[in-house]
Amino acid sequence: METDQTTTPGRAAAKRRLPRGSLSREIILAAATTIAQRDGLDGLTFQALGAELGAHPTAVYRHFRDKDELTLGLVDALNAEALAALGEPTEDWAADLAQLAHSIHQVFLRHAAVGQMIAARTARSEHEFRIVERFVSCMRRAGFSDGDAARYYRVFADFVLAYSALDAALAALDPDTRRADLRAWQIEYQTLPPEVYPNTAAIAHLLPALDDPGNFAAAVDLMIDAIRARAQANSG
Amino acid sequence: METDQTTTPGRAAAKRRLPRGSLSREIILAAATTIAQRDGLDGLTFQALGAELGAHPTAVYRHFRDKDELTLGLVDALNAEALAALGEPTEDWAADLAQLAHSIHQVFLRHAAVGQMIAARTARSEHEFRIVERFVSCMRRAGFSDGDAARYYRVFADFVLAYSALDAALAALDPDTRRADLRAWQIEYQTLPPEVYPNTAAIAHLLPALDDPGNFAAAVDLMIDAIRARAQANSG
DNA sequence: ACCTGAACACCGTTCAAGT
DNA sequence: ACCTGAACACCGTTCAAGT
Repeated sequence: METDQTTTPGRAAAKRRLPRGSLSREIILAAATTIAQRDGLDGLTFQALGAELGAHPTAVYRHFRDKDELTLGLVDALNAEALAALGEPTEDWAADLAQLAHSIHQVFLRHAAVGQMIAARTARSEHEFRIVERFVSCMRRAGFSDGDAARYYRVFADFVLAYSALDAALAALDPDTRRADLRAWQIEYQTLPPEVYPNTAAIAHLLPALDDPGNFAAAVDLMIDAIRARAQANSG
Repeated sequence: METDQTTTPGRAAAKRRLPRGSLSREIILAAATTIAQRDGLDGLTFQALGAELGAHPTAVYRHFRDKDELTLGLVDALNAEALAALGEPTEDWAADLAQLAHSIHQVFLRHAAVGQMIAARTARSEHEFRIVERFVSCMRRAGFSDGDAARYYRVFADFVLAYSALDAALAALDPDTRRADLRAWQIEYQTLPPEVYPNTAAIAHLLPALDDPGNFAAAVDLMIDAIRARAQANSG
């Protein structure tokens, strides 16, 4: 993490010139990840990046064409981490599917600020292809025709991505706002007038929290159950 | 749409003073929707809003505390439109669930720029409550316990929201970039080396397009099938 | 009370200048 | 070739001034 800034550790941000090759895409992406994690997506500016790197803000432009390209790099890094977190495939395609889903979901929550914006930016990176290959492998092992495997891969993968991005967006709120938000939300549901909202009022005290990790788990179970049922119907 | 600017129709943007009560939350939200639809979310600035309204950019601050509050207003308006688009409930809870899902999805696609950011901003508006009531009603009619109804409501509703936001994000790209993006994406998948990606390569020619409306429809069918199976297991 | 004018801090981006 | 300095257009927001 630390570069060799052994000079005057006290007055850290003293004006100095960076050695020639001290910046690279990898180093910049690592700094960007740190900032996004710490200050959220809004905190990720060229100024902050410069400060974090001990470089001039515009030095980044030598390595990324613009902010959008930097963003794509962050998304790709997230894909890489998700891929690295995957376990080995087993002989149980359904269990593998669940494991894929939960690995991706966890990485999204770990890098919530980046995760929340992946919806818009499908990355087309090497790492994404490898993850797709794993999904498709599960669907073919389930016994689907190629056409069905293609369709169910897309549906399941996009479902995992979309739901993970949603959870990431909530997790990316700073702790105080998030706590206040969840609290206000819960109170409003508890006090809904039963005459107007009979069904909601009846079950309001049983509503799982928005950030209950059981929600995603339940959604994955439902999806896999339905896919398994289709696979059995096909082979039967 | 047009206000009564009957003076000098040729030199439209001439400097003039707005009458006292010409601005309101409704009028501003309508203008904001128009701009977001036409120029995307990036185009929605206070300057653009001022131009669209024929008012000073900062006049909006009299009606909305800041841009975030304006955003929440847009999300609420989207909820209102989704609610208005809902058909009447029938005696078939599963069909009602599907109808809810597709109504919401369609409104998200129609207002793609707003829809793509709903993930982060759960609105807690009157209109949202009414939509929730419809979802919960379906789950209770399915015969679930209150606890199960609460869980499945949350999972299904969040799934619909998340997937709709994902589709909206794609739809919100300007047509040229979107076309180029989809094309590049398809080509890359068609030319994946089969030695490295055997499963993906085998089904690549059958992959449904990212913006194929059949994807969401298939996802909804899977979800409802699984929920119906659970309901039957409970009652049997 | 509602809208305008002027000003401020900040941000992404460009481009010429340093080494 | 890589980093710095200065500058530009634009954006959200504040606040005093008009009517």
